[in-house]
Amino acid sequence: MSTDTLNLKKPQPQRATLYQVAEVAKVSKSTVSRVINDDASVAEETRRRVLEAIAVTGYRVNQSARALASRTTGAIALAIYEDLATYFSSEFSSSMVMALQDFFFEKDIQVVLVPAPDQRRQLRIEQYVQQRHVDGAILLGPVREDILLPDLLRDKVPLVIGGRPARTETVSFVDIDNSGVSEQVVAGLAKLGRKKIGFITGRLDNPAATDRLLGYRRGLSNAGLSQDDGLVGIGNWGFKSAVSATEQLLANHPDLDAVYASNDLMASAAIQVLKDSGRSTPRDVAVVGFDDTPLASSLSPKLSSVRQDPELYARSLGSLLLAQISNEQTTPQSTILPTQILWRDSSGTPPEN
Amino acid sequence: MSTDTLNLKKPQPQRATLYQVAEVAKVSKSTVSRVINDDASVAEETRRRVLEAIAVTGYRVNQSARALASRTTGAIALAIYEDLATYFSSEFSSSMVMALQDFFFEKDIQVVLVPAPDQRRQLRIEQYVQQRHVDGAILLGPVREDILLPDLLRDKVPLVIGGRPARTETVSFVDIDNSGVSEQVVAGLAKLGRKKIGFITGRLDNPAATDRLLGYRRGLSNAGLSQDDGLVGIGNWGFKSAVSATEQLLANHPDLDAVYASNDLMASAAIQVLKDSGRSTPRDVAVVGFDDTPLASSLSPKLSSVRQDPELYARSLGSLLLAQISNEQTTPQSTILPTQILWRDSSGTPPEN
DNA sequence: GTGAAAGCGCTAACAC
DNA sequence: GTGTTAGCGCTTTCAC
Repeated sequence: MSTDTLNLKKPQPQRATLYQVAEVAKVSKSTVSRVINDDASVAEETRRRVLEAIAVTGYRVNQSARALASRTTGAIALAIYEDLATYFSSEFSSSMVMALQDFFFEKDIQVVLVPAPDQRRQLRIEQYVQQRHVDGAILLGPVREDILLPDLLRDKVPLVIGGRPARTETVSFVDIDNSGVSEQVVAGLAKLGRKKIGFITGRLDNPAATDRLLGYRRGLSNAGLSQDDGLVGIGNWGFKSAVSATEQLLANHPDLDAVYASNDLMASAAIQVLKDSGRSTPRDVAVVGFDDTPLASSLSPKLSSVRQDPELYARSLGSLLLAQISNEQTTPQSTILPTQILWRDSSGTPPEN
Repeated sequence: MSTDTLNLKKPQPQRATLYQVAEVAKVSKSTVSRVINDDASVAEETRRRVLEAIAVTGYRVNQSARALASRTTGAIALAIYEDLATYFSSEFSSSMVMALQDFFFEKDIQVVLVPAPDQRRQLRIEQYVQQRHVDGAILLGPVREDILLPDLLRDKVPLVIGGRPARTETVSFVDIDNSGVSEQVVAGLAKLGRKKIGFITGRLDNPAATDRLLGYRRGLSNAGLSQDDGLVGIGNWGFKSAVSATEQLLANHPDLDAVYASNDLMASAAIQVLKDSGRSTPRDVAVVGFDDTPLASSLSPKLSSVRQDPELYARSLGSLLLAQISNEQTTPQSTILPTQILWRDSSGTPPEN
């Protein structure tokens, strides 16, 4: 086992330390420390002198020393278990990350992104977090729970997962009710008189994808509608995958009258294929997507979609992490966020509740 | 001035320290330190005992302590001066970041991304770097030099910029010869017999964009071709901007016979507009792009483009940073990388030579 | 309101 | 090969 990370020489140029500031200001180190930490109990005049000394010496806090003494780094990691280009191509994800930064920015906590596109790097992140470069971590994307989590959890590193983990009892997470809302989508379509409702999945290695599928199935059985595997097309979140999936659906069931796709992009592919096959949306086939990306409202017809709120998601993740970092919040907490179905033109007249 | 970042309680649970490992293994702290740092001079038997003790105690290096003692963090920052979704939507950029991670991965250095989409956060990054959370930083995207750089440079923080900075003498950077290659593109088009060569710029707040424009102009004058502002359309790297730019170009010069666009996406927009106006590419108007993204080879006709190598770019940035971190490499160094013009169908027969 | 003293957990000479 | 001894630059009681 090598934890060596230092084939570098001593890099740092000389910099003023707290002690030197103290000398210049003719106070003790403690006082300087109080000033830089905004401790109330410093006389105004003293504070002024210290501030001046800081300016003169060009002093900057040394984070390593502070972290060692205070046991806090003032930074948290956002581990992204996916290729970054892919991850940020999702509207929802990038808004969410943005909101996450805002959340921590206010609290004076630096957010660092650590990409973990493959297994090698996932292990590296594990080290990074365990070695306390950061006070905690938020795990996003298709988290490889088998590799990373056990070790991290054993070490009681503050951790929150975005999305439902496989074993929900061991770790804090934030998720939306994917299956519940999918059930409602199907119920809505049924209420609109649709009988043959197809479904296009996301990548099935992803709990969100399987949960949506589950909800779709429950929705069908609630509505007493026909349920067969020919109505389920396997997609992978991408446009092309949905093109094939829709073609397959149509081949299996030419009388299809609705398609619910696991994201907007795939829904747009479905509309495309339906149109190419001479079917009109929503007249012949209703279509519903997921995520309510800008794409949804720019399509024609406008796409009905399920909206999840990235800001809310971010705040939930952030609060859960902070709770773990500050309190001795030991038991895993989870939050299931509400979603909203936006019925637009692509599904015809909205089902009045 | 507040550098307070700690409104958190002591978060860390108790963890084994070096000292405790030493006790269990019945050796000194130094020996344990040698083992975890892969120092050669440890007897095999001793090493075994220590490793065992590490396993038993569940010991992990405390990065803060190590950093304080060794003056090295084993991490570097990638500061991205742009919205991440935008930044990663560029094929070149995301490959480059990927390559950068690989580069440092091999050297056991953790790369962290710190997004700096706006000025508030740019200042925060400055702190982050100055406080020595990391050993150095690579600045990517449209770096706001006025804000960040002076302070950072004063502190002698190891720093490299990706792209040409405004004042090249003060800081290390890596860039390609944007103007030179643009000159060659125009020379090539001229050799192919094109006389009225239009240009579509990128965002002009970006040195790469202005350099390409410069090269275009030089190319025209080298070839003795007509040069007027009506031949230059202002784009912003985006598809839509290039649509308008091309329309404008066509309005100014209906006899346009070539368009050189500052990236592939804008080149594709140009081809589109030309086609809509009844002009064929390359017969009526030759088109050349920049970056050689996958888009270039997937267009029809295949797009001629300027290729820059993301891996090479990454390695150059990495080496320059490492040199600054390890050596006392004080004088700013810069590297200008070669590029390659790929003549494809969109410009007609390649200019031999 | 301010200072003294004792670490935080590690690395790095330097002995032996 | 291994141990001893000093720190690294801060925060944090605890006195005063």
